Amino acid sequence: MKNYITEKIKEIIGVNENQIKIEIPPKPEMGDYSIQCANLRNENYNNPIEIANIIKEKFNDNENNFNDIKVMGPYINFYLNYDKFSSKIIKEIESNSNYGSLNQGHNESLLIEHTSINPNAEPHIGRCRNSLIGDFMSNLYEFTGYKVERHYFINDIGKKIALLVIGIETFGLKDDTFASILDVYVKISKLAKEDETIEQKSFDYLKEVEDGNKEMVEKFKAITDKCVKGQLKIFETLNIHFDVFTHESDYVYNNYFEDILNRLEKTGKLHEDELGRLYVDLSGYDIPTKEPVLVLTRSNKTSLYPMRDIAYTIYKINLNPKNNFIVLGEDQAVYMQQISAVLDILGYKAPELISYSYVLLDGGKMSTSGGTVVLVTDFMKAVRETLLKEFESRNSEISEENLNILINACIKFTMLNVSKNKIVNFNLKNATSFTGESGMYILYSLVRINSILKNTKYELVDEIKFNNDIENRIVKELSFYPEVIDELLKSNEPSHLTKYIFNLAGLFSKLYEQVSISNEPDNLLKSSRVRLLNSISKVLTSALKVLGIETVDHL
RNA sequence: GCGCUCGUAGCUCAGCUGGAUAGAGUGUUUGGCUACGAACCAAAAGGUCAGGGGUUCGAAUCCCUUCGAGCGCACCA
Repeated sequence: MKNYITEKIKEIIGVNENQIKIEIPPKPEMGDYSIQCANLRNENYNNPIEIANIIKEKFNDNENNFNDIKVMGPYINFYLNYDKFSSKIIKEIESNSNYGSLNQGHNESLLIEHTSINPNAEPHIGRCRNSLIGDFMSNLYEFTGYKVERHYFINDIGKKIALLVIGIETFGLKDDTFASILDVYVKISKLAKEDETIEQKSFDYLKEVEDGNKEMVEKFKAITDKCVKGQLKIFETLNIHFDVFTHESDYVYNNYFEDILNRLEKTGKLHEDELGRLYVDLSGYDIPTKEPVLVLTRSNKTSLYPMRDIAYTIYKINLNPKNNFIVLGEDQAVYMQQISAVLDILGYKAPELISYSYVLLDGGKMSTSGGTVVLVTDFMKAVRETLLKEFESRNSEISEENLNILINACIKFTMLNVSKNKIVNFNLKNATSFTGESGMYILYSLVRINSILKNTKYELVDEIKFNNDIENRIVKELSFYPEVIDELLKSNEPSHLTKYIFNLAGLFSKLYEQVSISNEPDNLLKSSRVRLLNSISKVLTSALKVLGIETVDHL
């Protein structure tokens, strides 16, 4: 419809295409599409009101798409012919099993890395934001025709893992559970603060790993894998999965580092400082650090994280040089600039960074050491309790399977409903609430829709006819879906989708109050409304899937 | 100190490539179930869009500045 309007106005006024900005008016009585004509001024036409009148006069609606075209001050407003439009949109949704996707990906492959939590840490709601955004993006790109590969990087040779190995040697390990491992880590970190020799020992262990001591490497890998297993179990409950796992330790062999260092050496940018550390000179790149350098090794020439990360990132770029994403917290933004600069020196284009802001807890900072974190498992437990209490007060029951779906819906909707670069002010009471703008509201709407569809007897007719304004508003909202999805590919902003979903579900609730469906005597209206509900259900389900939220048939 | 991000209703947030009277949810007050599922809907009240200045026919949106918050700035990852 926008193309239709654009083409005609181009002819009438003689402006170029990007000057024509078609908006959706703020009020229904202002029509369905509008243009502020001050934006159409050119050498021939200067008065917006005059332009609006000329358009109204000369607009040849040969396809009969509009019922009316009105001039309101400097605005020209178009009023859709809904008899035609509704039929077109609903039939499009019914016939297109992938409605919303314009196959933007053309079956190209896409690589995304997200989550990659340190093995010594249990996922908390801050880290969880990374996973939810990453999973949302993965689903989004899959939906729009990309072949998506979800990558997870396992940091198995850092100082923290070294500490963990020492911890287990010192205190032993009660059992293989994630909790026991974390317990050991907490104890050894505490001890390391009092006893300096422990840190030195951790460096020695790392040196052994990088020198290829097989026994030591196995120790590191074994404990790391146990941790990662515990973490993945938690992500499984969130229905988040990965395709490819890569160990950091894979890069200390096969001369990966030597090769990279040699190549950097040749560019003249690699230097050694007075302590024996190797660093890259990044002067010339606009990076807001005190010194324009990135240190790659310790004095004993063992690798620092950037070194290993560069090796890993090059591996990822070789797998997919074109569509390559990484999701990281805002605290990593400058670091990522440094990595990108080094990659640029080596002739690579860095992955596209998707960055997000922190999660604060009731206005305070979350910190692992301070003990003021909300773990994902505890969050899920709290939501579960709230839901169960609610079911109990209604004397109704819920299956374990459906309960898990509801828990995920609440959590994901809450977390994805805030813009990426805005801080999430996390409050357990708000986050576990499921009235209003929540995942529960959406799933409940779907359940009501399904219930009506199941209980309505009607005879399907090809024609579609509505007699209520809310029905037109819904059709229009449904028609936006492909545009909303397309915009997401540019913004990667999950909150845009949650708002769309909530809005559409809200329109259904209003429809529900205003019209009757299963008791509608006019079969044409009834058939049309059933098809409208079907379309809503289809779009809601599709959009929820992109957010990583499953649906339930009944509650 | 420097850099990036943010500041919109009591609370949680949309709106930001400039456009019509700044919108939701929640909370408060009120109304609606013998009713296609009330976990819902309707209505009221609630705003110097952090403060100040500028650009523009037009600014929550762009620019400058002050204040406040978060993050980052060399052997952690």
